[in-house]
Amino acid sequence: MNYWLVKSEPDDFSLDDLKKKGREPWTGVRNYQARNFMRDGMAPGDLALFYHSNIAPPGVVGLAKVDSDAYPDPTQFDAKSHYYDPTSSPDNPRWMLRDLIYEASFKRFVSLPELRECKDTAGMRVCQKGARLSVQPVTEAEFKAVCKLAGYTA
DNA sequence: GCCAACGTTGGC
DNA sequence: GCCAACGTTGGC
Repeated sequence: MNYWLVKSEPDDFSLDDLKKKGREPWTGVRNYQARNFMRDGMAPGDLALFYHSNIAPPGVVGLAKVDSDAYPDPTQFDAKSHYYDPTSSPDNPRWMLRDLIYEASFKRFVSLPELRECKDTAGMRVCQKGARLSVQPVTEAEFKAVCKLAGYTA
């Protein structure tokens, strides 16, 4: 079992949106490192911290669970999509994704400044200045520390 | 293979 | 809305 952090802009797709839909193919990742983590690193049942970016303050709002194998991101073949990639082909798809399902909403929001302050979470990639990776691994210890800050127990 | 230019992300 | 940091592209 591995642990992850996934970023989303809440104006675009929030944890509440995931809660409403229940399941969401994690489309639109167009960064190779993030893709590799999602395609090669994730496994069904893994848990991910759900992080809201591009708001003030950003932070972790809850949990999602990985619930599929990796498969091609359909938006890469859709000419009308914002995520359309004309250089990718169905024979050899460049962008792979997995489905995420809703797991939990934290009662207490854990902001980025809090993550930076807490010694158990300060080493997370998301705490580094200029961190842009939208899918990133976190250690079990970091995952548990964030849950603790959120007052969350499974 | 280098690196400047560009577009994007994301904190503030 | 600003701008620093980052990843990618493309000329050479």
